[in-house]
Amino acid sequence: MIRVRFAPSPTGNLHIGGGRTALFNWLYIRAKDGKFILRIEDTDKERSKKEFVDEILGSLTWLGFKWDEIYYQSKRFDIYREYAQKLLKEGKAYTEKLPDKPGEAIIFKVMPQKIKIKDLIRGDIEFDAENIKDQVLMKSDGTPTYNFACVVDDALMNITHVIRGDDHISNTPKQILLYEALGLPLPAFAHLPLIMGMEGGRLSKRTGATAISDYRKMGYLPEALVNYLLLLSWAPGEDREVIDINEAIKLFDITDVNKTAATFDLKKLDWMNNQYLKSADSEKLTDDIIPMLIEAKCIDKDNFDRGYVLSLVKLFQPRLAHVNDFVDWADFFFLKEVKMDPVAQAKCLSKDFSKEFALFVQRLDALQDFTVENIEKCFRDMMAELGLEAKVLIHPIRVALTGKTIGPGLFEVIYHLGKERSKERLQKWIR
RNA sequence: GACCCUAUCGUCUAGCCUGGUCAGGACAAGAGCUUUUCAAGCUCUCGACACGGGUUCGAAUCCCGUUAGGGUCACCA
Repeated sequence: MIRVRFAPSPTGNLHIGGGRTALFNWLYIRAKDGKFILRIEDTDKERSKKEFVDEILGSLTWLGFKWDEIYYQSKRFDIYREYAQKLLKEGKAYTEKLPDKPGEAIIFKVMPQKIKIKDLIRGDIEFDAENIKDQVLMKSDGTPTYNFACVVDDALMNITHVIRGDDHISNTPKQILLYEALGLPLPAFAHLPLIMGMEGGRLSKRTGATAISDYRKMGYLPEALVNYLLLLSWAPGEDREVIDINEAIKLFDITDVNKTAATFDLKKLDWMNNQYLKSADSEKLTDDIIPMLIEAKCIDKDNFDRGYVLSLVKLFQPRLAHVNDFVDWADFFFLKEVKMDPVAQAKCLSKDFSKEFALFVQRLDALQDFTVENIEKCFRDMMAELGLEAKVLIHPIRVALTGKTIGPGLFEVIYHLGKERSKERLQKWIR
């Protein structure tokens, strides 16, 4: 039975790098029917916060990574203490009392030797123990150090594959020494390359949003984020980019992961998000969008027409880059007063179109069967009679109706806006 | 500084293991088509094997070095 673990520390949000590590762990066991263990590394009482635990669990759930078991290191201090005592008794560790510390620390003796990591992604990596200092196992306050708790837990939780970030490579020889001293079986290791920011160095807050939950707020679909993350350091082959997660599960193998650090590119994520948005389930998308509309005061929480929202979601779906773009682009369908973009007004409504608008209002009013096709025909017939090109009036009408120069096709807009509201909005510009 | 990792278009990558296809695709950028604006779509353009040595008839591919980037060196995780 293959068992992997994702072991975040609740001292901050789940960030992009952590999300990708979780993804690769989760992906790895899916096809092999293994177990995904979540271990909250909350040994640092000062910095660990319950709110971060909730945030991390929420983000993992949102991404779709279900865990089979969950453990908290803060509840396992007795276990670590027991194993440290064992090493002490066997003479593999010693105690040390520092004048400025409360109690005695237990420290592991590092003996001179060569240590070899067999990494599934990088191959063999060799270290000389000469470069490794004696390691603190238990701090003088009675809490375990990271490397020690990690080894004890990975062994006791029967973790078969430790898949984690590159930044842990130099911890690995220290941990291998501990496995050997404890007489515990070694797991397989796979070190994932790090994700870098656009300006070089680790992805950090300076280079953009880092928390998975931020991307949720920014209107990215979890499927799109996961697909994008998947393409960082791994490729499904055959030049494929958009790939269903279930297919990725079949194709993925940890040994195929690249060794090179990848740069996080928001532009490509946007493209990916649009790919998913275009084919997303409109009903689900509507459910996501309704709270946003309520918050933007576009609709009333207790009194709105879901069917109407749904029809508009379908209209805007192909052009959305982010879920919440909808609120910005479709607000005129909900607000009583059009939010006029001054630039759009100057560009398209600086001339007086009173005569043309009045005529169009008249024609719309007379239109019997108010369908998109009929609206278009009505408009084009009128323009033909006036001897004008369609675009001469299309843009001014659009701006008068929507306050924007961008949006779906004008006749769709008029149709969804309805006859009365369209007439009203045009009339405002008739002097 | 010491130790470790890495090196293909601006970015993500295919190709590398098992040397021999104009080094392929995607994002971005630029141009065009379509058109009713924006987005999408379609077509085209731009654009890379870090450098230097080997090995070989032949190197992106194998070996060595240099350089560059990154990571780690806590009683943080």
